[in-house]
Amino acid sequence: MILENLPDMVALVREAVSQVPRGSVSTYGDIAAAFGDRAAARAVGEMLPGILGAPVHRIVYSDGSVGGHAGHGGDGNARAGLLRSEGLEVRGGRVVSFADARFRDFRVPPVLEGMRREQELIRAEVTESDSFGALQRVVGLDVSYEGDRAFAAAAVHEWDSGEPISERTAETRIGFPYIPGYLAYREVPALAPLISKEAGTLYLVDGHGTLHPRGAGAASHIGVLFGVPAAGAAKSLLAGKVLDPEAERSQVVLEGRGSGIMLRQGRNRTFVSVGSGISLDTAAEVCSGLLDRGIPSPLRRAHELANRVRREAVAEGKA
DNA sequence: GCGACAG
DNA sequence: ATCTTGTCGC
Ligand SMILES: [Mg+2]
Repeated sequence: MILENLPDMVALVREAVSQVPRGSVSTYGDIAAAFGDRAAARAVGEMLPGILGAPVHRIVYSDGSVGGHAGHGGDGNARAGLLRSEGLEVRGGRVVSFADARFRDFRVPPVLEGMRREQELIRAEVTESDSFGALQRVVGLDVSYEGDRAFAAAAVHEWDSGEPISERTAETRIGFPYIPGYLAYREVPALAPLISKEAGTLYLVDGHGTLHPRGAGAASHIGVLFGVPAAGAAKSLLAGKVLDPEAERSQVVLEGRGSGIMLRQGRNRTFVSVGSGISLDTAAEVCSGLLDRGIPSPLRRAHELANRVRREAVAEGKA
């Protein structure tokens, strides 16, 4: 399906960096833009330190400054020296005539553009009315990480009582970075082994559903791709505006549409939105009914479980 | 122009 | 998300 055969972003970033010629420079944001979305700038920056055999010293900040932090194969002075040896003038920690030296001709696949198209297709298949009979259980889903190992957890709660019923975990290798707006490509493959179609079951995902720039966050991917009722419950906002920030419960508006509900207990907030196969009202009622210190209890439990199995796995590896 | 940016 | 110890507060 859509979330398989994801692009190897490390390899693609390495390829992009390799295309910057001697005497030229580029920026995190320009490389991200070459892949189709500047929102990936930070992700590019995080991958750079691990990239070998490519001229990462030619990647500078968007203002032309050379910087001095790790990840560029040395400190700022070393990088300035390398750039000078390639014919560039560096003064006061900045590349002189940065605009002229800025490389603009990347030939890499715009993979993020394709993913946005996929998200638009997902959005078109989202349904926003309750697609189940009597709600019996709510399954919280969350993921914890250690390097490229992902630890996914599902915590099943009985809706009537709110009590925990069971739990499951699954470990997978992660192959895609976190990029704002593309969380589904990182987390949904890890959660997939824990999802099955069962009557009366709602999946509660740690993240957004339709409260998303393309109206299709991770919760919508789960709802649509697996054909299960799903809702998103995130701890912070990715897009949209809270109408009444001080209220215990408020509508969240995105592009003129009431796409989300903010629930709060004290300073802990949860932003609820439709994944698919459920109405926003029902999703908010379920989250509200299971709210424990500002977080729906199935999600709190899934979060704790994912962290626990990660720590156990790491401890096991050291033993 | 600056800030914001799920996990 | 992860890196981390003690510490402040309800
Ligand atoms: Mg999470």
